[in-house]
Amino acid sequence: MSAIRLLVLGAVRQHGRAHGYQVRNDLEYWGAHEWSNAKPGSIYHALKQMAKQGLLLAHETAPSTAGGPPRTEYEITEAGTEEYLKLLRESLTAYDQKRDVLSAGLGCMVDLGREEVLGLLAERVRTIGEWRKAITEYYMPEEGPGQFGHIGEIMNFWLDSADSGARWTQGLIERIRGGAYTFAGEGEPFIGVLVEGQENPYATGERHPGDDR
Amino acid sequence: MSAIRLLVLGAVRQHGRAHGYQVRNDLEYWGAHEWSNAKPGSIYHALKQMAKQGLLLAHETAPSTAGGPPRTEYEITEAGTEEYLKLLRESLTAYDQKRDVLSAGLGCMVDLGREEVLGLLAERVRTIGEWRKAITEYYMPEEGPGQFGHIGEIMNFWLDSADSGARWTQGLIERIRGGAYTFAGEGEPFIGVLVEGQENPYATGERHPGDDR
DNA sequence: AAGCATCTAGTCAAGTTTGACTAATATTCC
DNA sequence: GGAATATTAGTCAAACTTGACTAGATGCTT
Repeated sequence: MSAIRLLVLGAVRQHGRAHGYQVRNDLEYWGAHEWSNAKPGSIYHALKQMAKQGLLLAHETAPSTAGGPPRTEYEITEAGTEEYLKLLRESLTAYDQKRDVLSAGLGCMVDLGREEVLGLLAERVRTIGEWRKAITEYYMPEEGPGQFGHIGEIMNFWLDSADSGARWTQGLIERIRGGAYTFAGEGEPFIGVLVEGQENPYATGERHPGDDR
Repeated sequence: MSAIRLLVLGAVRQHGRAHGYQVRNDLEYWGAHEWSNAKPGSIYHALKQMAKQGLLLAHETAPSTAGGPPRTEYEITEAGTEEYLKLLRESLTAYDQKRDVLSAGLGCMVDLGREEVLGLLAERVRTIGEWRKAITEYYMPEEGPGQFGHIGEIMNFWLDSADSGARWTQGLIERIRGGAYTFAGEGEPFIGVLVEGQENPYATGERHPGDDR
């Protein structure tokens, strides 16, 4: 799974109706250009593709007041909402170690209920544990790990990553169980997108170390 | 940078001359189908593309003795070797957190000298530290991290990943400094590819948890 | 007031990745 | 000995990603 669809669906959904540039700005606000492949081309492509697939509804609109080409506004459909929730649940549970997907899931998790998120994260920890067990058994035959030479460091690295990932998830579970954040059905939600006219505190022109992907 | 070019160049280089299927098998031997996008399509594509760019030399050969279509053998060129070493050095130093790239670098690191690898890994740790500092300063303005709500967990997650990555790298540095593994110029190298006729202990048809990417 | 940059909104070609498919020989199993 | 399966070697279309580019309106500056 790639993170872009989840991100785009999440952004459109929070707005109710949004055009590409708005989505692009939201993702920048979330820092997604730093930890995912949320570049303009990918975003517009995802919007068009998902519109073609019936997950979004496209409305052509008049050229905006502020220059630039005419824009297309998108609304999420029922099928899109279903897909969104499916991707979101997957992103929080998946044992496979794609950081951009988990990050996207974290950004959207409050669209689910607190208890459900706790369940999904617990499932994540469990699945990572299983993966770990399978890998160590499979790649640690009787000869011992030494037979791999330096190649063994690759496995070593992945196991270490899995362990840190599980530890971190456990920490998040405790923060959420302790009452952090506002989830679906718990009243006034946190505003995670830029409302009309609000300027993006992170959209600067300055480069800083860490901007390279 | 994607890991596939580094992996393919590394495999061809170790063989001296190799056809696509051989490369494919090496990468499976390294487990690359589990932690990178080393699928047949990507491998053959990379071979063709790099041949087009002069990094590899393609030789058409007669159909193999063992069925299947005629195969193309590849040799690495001087430009290819340069590119390989450049990619390899980058993969070990890059602060950006792409695990498949680092994994590929680990698999190939012994093509460099021990001291150089130690230097590159130290540089990696340093760069991660800088990235961390820049990010915390940039995304932690006077209002404190609370203003981000749950979105802050994304940053939290990336910082945690960076820290674990740095710690692990430090561990690897110590193992290497302690004499582990055989690097370039240290005598008989570890054989990291499958020699003709050797069967691949990891090429099974069985699925096991962890095989999904 | 001319010139330069920036913001708005998006397109496009080239390159990459994916997953399914082809097609021949070899081996295994009943 | 015939059918099913595996192995060898690779192709291909569709989808996705990337980075550069377009083009009008506005703002900033010297």
